Amino acid sequence: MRKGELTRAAILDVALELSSRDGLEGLTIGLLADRMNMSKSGVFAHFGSREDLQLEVVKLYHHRFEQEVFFPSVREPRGLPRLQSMFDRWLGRVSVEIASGCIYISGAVEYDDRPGPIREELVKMVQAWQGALQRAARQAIDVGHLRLDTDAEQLVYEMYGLILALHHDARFLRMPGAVERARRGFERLVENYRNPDMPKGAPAQ
Amino acid sequence: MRKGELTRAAILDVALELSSRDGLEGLTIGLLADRMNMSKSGVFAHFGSREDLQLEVVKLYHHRFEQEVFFPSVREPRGLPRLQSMFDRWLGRVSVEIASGCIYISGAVEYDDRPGPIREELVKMVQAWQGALQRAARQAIDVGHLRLDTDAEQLVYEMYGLILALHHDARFLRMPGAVERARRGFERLVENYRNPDMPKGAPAQ
DNA sequence: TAGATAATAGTACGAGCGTTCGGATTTTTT
DNA sequence: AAAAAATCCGAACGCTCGTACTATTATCTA
Repeated sequence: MRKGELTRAAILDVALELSSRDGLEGLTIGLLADRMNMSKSGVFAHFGSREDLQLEVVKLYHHRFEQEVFFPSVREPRGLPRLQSMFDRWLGRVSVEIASGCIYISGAVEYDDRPGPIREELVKMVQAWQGALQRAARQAIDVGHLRLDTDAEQLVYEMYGLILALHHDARFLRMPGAVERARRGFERLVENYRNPDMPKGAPAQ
Repeated sequence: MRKGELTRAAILDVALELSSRDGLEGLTIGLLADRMNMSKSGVFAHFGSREDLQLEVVKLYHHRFEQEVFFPSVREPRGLPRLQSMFDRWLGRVSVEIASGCIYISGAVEYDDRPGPIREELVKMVQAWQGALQRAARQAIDVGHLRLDTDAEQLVYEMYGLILALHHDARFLRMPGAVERARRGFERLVENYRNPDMPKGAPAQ
């Protein structure tokens, strides 16, 4: 009961790679078996069904996203620094995913009208991430980095738009300089909502 | 040579509807034939291949987009009014497409890594739309509605992000109030780039 | 090391896909 | 109304998909 879990993890790793490129619906057991130098049934045996496999891929992606983006950011001090760290790391990850594809974004399009457990899982995870962003934004308001009348949900909405536009322009249109556009958009966003009379303490970073 | 073109148009109409919901790759001739109460081969005979059918769907969508969004806007006076009209009509269309799906957006994800004529056609059309937006933005700068140091491409980038976020939050997450978020985001955008000392003439509505 | 158990391969099935082809049927033309 | 042409259907092909079942091999346990 040891080697099985090992190959299972290896399969999931390749499955995540394939799903990133071709989408979760484009993930096929046959292709996965080829990449693994295994038989279809050999791959299949590790998961009860294709849907289970896809679910595991989604969960694996979420786990890595947390590890790379969320957890390091919550170690930053509350307020603007943390919010900026979240955006920076998020942007850093997506700019890498320009080459490989982002499952949150492609999944949102693939499953926007396809009910089932995969959609539910994806929605849950995206909502969790948006919730984390909103919490960070509200803290930035509470500690006085952002203006008191700042609409946290609106702020997160526009942050999400900047990332989606990055994915669109860079990955689909293959436009250079999209990363810089997203960064400048966020700067302007922060400048807009920034508290003009910052209270005690250092001026956010 | 008349009835053929009629049913062909009817098929394309349903094909566009199906592609909006399930994506261009989700469009299947069998399902299309069912909806048409026709045989598969009967439907197929109107197009040389499935790819041709998909291409025609893309072109039809583009045509309607031009008709509903672009052409009415260019009748507005140059500058901010025209740019605002473009965004308003665009937003109006997408808020309708929350129920049906938008081929530009889903196509961008489906074909971001799938080469071929369909991708090329999609890219061409999205670039045309972004180009039109940029021209309108530059005119708004030239006539003095927007600040001289405004980056037109950056402005269009952020406009696109607002629409993408709308599609994401409303269609995927089924969030209410996303339309209003997009509208407010655009208002903030305009307020940001607006020329503080507007020249001669009315203050751009 | 022997036995039990887990892991993989092989084969086959049924369904759905795009596509082909020949014939029936309808529409248009003469 | 007859001839020509366009339109559509039905059946079949080859392919790929997910999945089930059986057998073989590798791995772990006692």
